Amino acid sequence: MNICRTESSNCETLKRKEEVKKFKKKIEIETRRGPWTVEEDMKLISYISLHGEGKWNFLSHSAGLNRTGKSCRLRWLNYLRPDIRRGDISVQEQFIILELHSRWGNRWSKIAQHLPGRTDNEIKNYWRTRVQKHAKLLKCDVNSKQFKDIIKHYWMPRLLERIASTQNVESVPNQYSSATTAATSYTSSSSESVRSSFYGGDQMEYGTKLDSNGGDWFNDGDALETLWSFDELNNWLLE
DNA sequence: AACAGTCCCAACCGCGAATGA
DNA sequence: CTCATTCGCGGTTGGGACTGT
Repeated sequence: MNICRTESSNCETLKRKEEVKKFKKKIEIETRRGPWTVEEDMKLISYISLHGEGKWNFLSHSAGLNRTGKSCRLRWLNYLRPDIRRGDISVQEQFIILELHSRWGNRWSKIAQHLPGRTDNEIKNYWRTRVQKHAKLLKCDVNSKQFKDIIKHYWMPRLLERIASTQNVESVPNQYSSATTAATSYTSSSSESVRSSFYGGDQMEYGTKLDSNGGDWFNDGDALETLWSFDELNNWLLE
């Protein structure tokens, strides 16, 4: 008897959930989707500058935007926020992404927290378009041990060398200068010790080092494609 | 110039977690 | 404790930009 009652109650709940889902879908269909217009952007920016972020569904309605709260949040966080950094992912940023990804995997938002001005979406896109492309060219799985070894023992040292060679040490903020030292000795030392000297130890928060005052230091373009030739890398793999 | 293929990124989707009533 | 709502995350996709033929 009780079981019957419970079953029918569960059934009711499921039905209701389905109805709510359908209703939400209907609302979402009625709201605008696709690329944002300048007008919508302006509405969102001016509303947030007056009232702040959060309560996205309410915000969307109050700002007169016919969008889901979700869509507003995404647009703001990934595109309109004033502290967003634009342009290529720098060598330094590439290094950090590779390093942090090796630790945490696809925890994009966590990785993004250590790259000020970069969004999780941007980092995710970088990984999918650049890093996975390289894995594909090398005919190995991006999650395979082989590819992880390539990153750790080949790619990252190259990035550090690159950092050192393109760096005018005088122009580097003090807190970063250890990267240059690290780079010169990376190939002959363990990756762990290099990591320590680059970051100042495991406990160091990357964000504290990579503040927006880095200036041009970040903007030396996408060096990834020029780091190695695939013949070279294949030889290394065969060794 | 025209077309096809590829790259890249903004935006969407589904799901689980967090929060509030 | 339960349920509804909102938020945030990671995965995926559509389509414009770019490149090669």
